[in-house]
Amino acid sequence: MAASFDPPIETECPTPAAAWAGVRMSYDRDEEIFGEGEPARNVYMVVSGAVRTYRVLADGRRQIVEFHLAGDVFGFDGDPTHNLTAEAIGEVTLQVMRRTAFFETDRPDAPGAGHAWATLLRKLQRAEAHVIMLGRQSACERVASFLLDMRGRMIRAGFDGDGISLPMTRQDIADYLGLTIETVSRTFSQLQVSGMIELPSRRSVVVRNLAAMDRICA
Amino acid sequence: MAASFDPPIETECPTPAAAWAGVRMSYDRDEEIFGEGEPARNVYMVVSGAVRTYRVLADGRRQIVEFHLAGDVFGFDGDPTHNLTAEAIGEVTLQVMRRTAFFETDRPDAPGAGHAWATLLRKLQRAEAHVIMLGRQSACERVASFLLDMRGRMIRAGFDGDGISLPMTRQDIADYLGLTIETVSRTFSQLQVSGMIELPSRRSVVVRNLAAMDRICA
DNA sequence: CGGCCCGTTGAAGCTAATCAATGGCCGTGG
DNA sequence: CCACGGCCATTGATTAGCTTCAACGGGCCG
Repeated sequence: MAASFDPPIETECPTPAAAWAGVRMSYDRDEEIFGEGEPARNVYMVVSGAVRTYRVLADGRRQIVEFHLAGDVFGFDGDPTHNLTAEAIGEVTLQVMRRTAFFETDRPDAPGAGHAWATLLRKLQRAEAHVIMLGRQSACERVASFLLDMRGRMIRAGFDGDGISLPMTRQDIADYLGLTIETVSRTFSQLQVSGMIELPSRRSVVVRNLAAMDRICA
Repeated sequence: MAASFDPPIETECPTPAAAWAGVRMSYDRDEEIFGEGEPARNVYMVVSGAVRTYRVLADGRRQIVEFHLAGDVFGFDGDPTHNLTAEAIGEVTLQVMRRTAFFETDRPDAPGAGHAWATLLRKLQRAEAHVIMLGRQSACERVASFLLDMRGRMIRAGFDGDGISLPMTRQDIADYLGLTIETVSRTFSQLQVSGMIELPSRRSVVVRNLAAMDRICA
């Protein structure tokens, strides 16, 4: 039964935070973590909760560049100042450290050497996948890809099953996928009607037909 | 006079290639440099010419992720295998080196320390800018942004003036901007009619009204 | 219980895609 | 040197998909 699914939005980071120096900080819903134009000295690791990084164009259009979930590292945009704004989605706890210190973790003699490189390369690959999605995929393909991506990230974080909990609003999803909130909503409905997903609540999705969803993603 | 503009497509790399180990290699027009799924052991620096990296979806849709011009480094997509295909646009000369060796250039004691980090961070920022463009900008805004980006890269490479030489076809531009070739062509025409650019030949563009172009980019 | 925010649904409009035909440049070969 | 063929680009007409505008619903919190 889908209803038995309990949203694990607040989860501890799977990466050992002990390996991180720096300070732990908490943010409230919609609180700004850093803003466009501010000096970019720190990097941040999500301990619990979720973060969005985005840019707003002059006329108000917003593009969310990435959602950062428990274990993710962010704050690399821009040098010497941030190109993006980062905001808490709901309550968030972060581990904050100097960028220089983060780069240091990559010295050959440092514990976890190569970790920083791998992190950056993964971010680059995610950004490239985002480009491909926004450049060439339809609304339906984008939504399906998004859901399967969220599912994969949840599973990698230790939650298995097809229940996906979405910390963000429909508007956030729309601004991530380059669509309007109405199109996202309609697409969710279509996927539900066609039996591929269930929508037990606003913030949760259950994948009913993974193979079909996979096929959509093209 | 616009006609006096000579296309400097073939240019020597501004970064001292001597700092690079590795082999020099040449490729013909449309020749594959690496393909999706191949082991990703090397990184490449463009000495002369231009390269496109792209992915093709199952049904043939192509998204170009990046154009690499003289001085640019590429080949970071995917680990352990490439997620993208890289192809020569026209005749290309590349300097090829092991990824591991490239990362080594970043050891504190190595000459040019910090160079590799800076390279990756710049690539990430470009990818994020691409995301914003594809997610939220109109066809006209995309084309204008593209032209000004190409202009900026040419200027940084040592060519000043408003004459831009485009090594790639309209189809390549379309696949980079997430548009069709017809839309790109129409938008070029509109910009020309409105007096913002001139199109002296297929592969060159002259910016006539930089301020107006800037304003379009939003 | 009431208000507010978020999400859903419907109808009309617009942008870019698709389908189709023509134009022009360039390389090749007579 | 000119003629031909092929490829790339442009332009026009129509269509499709997403956005915009508008109204309603439903859950949650005070």
